[in-house]
This record gives sequence, structure tokens and C-alpha cells, in this order.
Amino acid sequence: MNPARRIRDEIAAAIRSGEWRPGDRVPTEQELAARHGCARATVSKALGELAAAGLVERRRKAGTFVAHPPVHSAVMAVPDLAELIAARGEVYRWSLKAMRIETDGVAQCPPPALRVEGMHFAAGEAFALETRFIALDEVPDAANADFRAEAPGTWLLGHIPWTEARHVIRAVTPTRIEAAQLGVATRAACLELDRTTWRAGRVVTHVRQLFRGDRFDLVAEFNAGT
Amino acid sequence: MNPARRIRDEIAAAIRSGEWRPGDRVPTEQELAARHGCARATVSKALGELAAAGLVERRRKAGTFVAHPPVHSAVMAVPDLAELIAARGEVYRWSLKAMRIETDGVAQCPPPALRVEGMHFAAGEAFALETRFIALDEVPDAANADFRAEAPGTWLLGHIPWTEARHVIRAVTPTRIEAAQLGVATRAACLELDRTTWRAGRVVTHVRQLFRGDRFDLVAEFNAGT
DNA sequence: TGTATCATTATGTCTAGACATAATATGAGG
DNA sequence: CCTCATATTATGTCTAGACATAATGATACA
Repeated sequence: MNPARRIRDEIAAAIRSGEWRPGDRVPTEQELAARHGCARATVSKALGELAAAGLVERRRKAGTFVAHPPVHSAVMAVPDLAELIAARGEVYRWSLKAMRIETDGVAQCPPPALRVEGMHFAAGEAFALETRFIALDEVPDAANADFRAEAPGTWLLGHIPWTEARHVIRAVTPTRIEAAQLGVATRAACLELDRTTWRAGRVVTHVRQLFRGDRFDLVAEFNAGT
Repeated sequence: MNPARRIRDEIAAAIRSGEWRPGDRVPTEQELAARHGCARATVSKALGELAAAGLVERRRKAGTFVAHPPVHSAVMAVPDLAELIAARGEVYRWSLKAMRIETDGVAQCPPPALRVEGMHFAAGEAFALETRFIALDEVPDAANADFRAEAPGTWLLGHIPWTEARHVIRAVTPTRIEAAQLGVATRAACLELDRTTWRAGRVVTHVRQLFRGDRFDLVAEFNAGT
């Protein structure tokens, strides 16, 4: 095994097992290098990776210390609905309901914006109601896309690489109309996911997805390191 | 500025701006080294960081390529409730409702498990209802902790370092009893957060938190790199 | 006693070179 | 034209050494 990897995994194991507790001092690079019979740069690389993963904290002169665990973050799977439903082994379908161009600024998306409304179906049943705004200045091609054939989210995936996004998740009771469209009882709980997507500091698209509470869970995992 | 950082940021900017598109070939390390007047190891480090951040993909012999954006993940803030509420400038309070030892396996938590039920308050009003199981074999000290004075989540933070966790988030309608406890109308939408926490492959604690839908949003962000 | 200065120390970064590894490209033989 | 072996190439990893940087602790001075 690589020395760098070995050192890294050894320290990571000691931290995760609780043998080294938060705040504990990690041996100096010199010491680790001598103990493992390798160059200091190799140890430094291993410690650098651990620091990047958040397991240790390095301070000049002071040394390297086991970091305090960050309980506040987890990686959430934000699925492309077509993929998600296909992964469940159900048939996916998208149905466009309405589309028009908004010339006023709406919902954090600067005008002119293309407003697209539609429904995602899984196995023939309504799954999620979507209302989306696409900034036409950022994605002019969107005006020519056929959103009857393809959901705008799926289309955008292939047309705007490398964006940043912010999601807000909340539980809501749908309006009477939304409940009817989703085929759930009025006041049944639904999960609302609002996603705003940016590129180079400018909003590209904003979408609100309303999920049937009984058919959708979000999952998030936190694994120290990796 | 550091050469390594400069190279890294330059390439990251080119990718994020869309100048280099997914699948594009990044210049070879030799080329970048020559262009920036530095050693190949320096370029290699920069590319390594970009690869770790997921912006590029490196393949032996083939070269380095702009990666395809992963739309499926975002970092979610999973707050410690005491901190979250304090950050809002509201007064936090915890109230223990019930506590007993379960000798049967319940809710993914192996017996013997300490079952703790209580309520989190913000500014005097009910905020979240919590049902927690703590594996006593993993955290024997929990039997002696005073969960009337301190919420078990807060207590655990100081007693079990470096765990892994899995969260499931869903929208639910509370039972009549839960609604009454939370002080919301029956059938008002609530956000349910289930968290299972592991250490060294064994479940440490499992908690179900039921939030008032009108007082709590979850936020998740995705930023390419960093 | 309090403060400024300086040497020490551990990390941070870099270099030039070396060898390993794996995937591609090339060419020989069928 | 296809297939297999070989050479090439770009990344992966490592070394030994160097200098930079920042924080600590000791020392000298006011």
C-alpha cells in the first residue's frame, strides 16, 4: 500500500474509533516520517488530505490536532427526477402544463424568464409538481427547447455545466388546486424543494418542486472524510 | 500568490465560467508547468485538489478532463437545535417528557437502549418534538446523564466524537397527540427528520425530530469545489 | 512588572529528479 | 482487416533538500 495512504488511513482510523479524541495532538510530521520510514513531504500530503476532509486541523508551529466533529453538515442526494424514478424501477413521464415568458422579475429569477409548469409522474401516478423559471439571458437556447418532450430540469442538465445551487426544503400543505393535481387529499403533507441555481454569480434557474409526502423521502449522509 | 493556488483557481474559474466544458481536455501537467514556470509536482498538486473537489477527472496516460457536474449532491446544514435557535436570537429551552430503558430492539437501535422523549422550545413556543434512542452498550455514560437539564443531542455531542450519520427527511401529518404537543392544527404539515448515527459500524443513537412546518426550513448548498 | 525582540520550531510550499503504473498508440504478424 | 505484443506517454507517487511563514517561548530591556 502507498505510504501516504497508509499513514492517512491509520490516523483516520485512530480518530474515528475514538482512540484519538478531538483536541488531541497528532505526532509531528518529522516523528511520523521517521516512524514510517518515509519523507516528510509524504506525511505532509497525508495530513493535508486529512485536513481537507476535516478530520484534523493544522496550525503552524503549534502542530496538527484532531478536529472537533462538525455535526452540522451532511451530503444530501438531490436527484434528477427522471433518474430517481427509473432507479426505483418505475416508469417516468413528464407532462407540460403551461409555459410563458415573464417580463417582470419573479421568484429570484431576473427577467426575461421562461416560466414552465408541469408534472412528474412515476408509474402513471402524479409524483411531483414543478414550477420553474429559466433566465433567458443566461440560457437563450431554452426558448427553442421542446419542454413537452423533455422536462426542463433534464434539458438544463445537458446545457448548463457547473453551476452552484441552494436548496430550501420545507413541509407544506398544498393548496386545493395543487392537492387535486397531485391526487392527494387536501391538507396532506407535501415536501417542498426550492432550488435556485447560479452560474458566475447570476441566477440561471429557480425551481419549486412539490412532492407527494407519501411517495418521497430525501436522504442525506455524513461520512467523516471521504 | 502561491503558484499551486493560482493554477488551481485559474482552472476552476475556467470550468465554472463555462469556458472549459465538461469532457474538455485540460492541458498536460508538463504544459501547465512550463506555462507557469513551476515544477510538475506543483501542477500535480493543483490538479489533485481540483480532482478531490470533483471539478476534474484524471486518467493515467489519457490526461486530465473537465468532469461532468454532479447534480445529485448538496451539503445540508443539520443544526444542533440549541445552536440554531440561539443563532435566530430566540431563547432555547428543552423539556424532558419521558425516559425509559427499552430491552427489545427498537427503531434500528440495538438493545439495551435508552429512550428519551422531549420537546425543544424556541422563544417559549414548541419547536420540535424529539424521540431518541441511545445504545447503552455504546454510550454507557448516558445512563447517568441528566437529560432534564440538557437535551440528549447536546449531551451526546460532547461525549461521542466522530460519528457517521444518515438522515431521512420527509413531510408528514402529525398524529393528534403530536399536533397538540407541538401546538399546531391537526393535519398541519410537519417536517420529520430521522437521523441514525454510527460509530465503527455500530449504531450509537437514533433520533426522530418532528418540526413545526411553519417554523423550520432545511437549507442545503452545492458549491463546486470547496 | 510589563514589553519588545529574537531564536526556535512545526507546518506550508516548492523544486528537480526518479521510478511506478496504466492506458493508449503503433507496428508486426497472421 | 484483425489481433496481439510493444513502445510511448501522462498521471501517481515518492525523495531529499530548501526556503517561507507564523506562532511560541525565552530573553533582554525599560
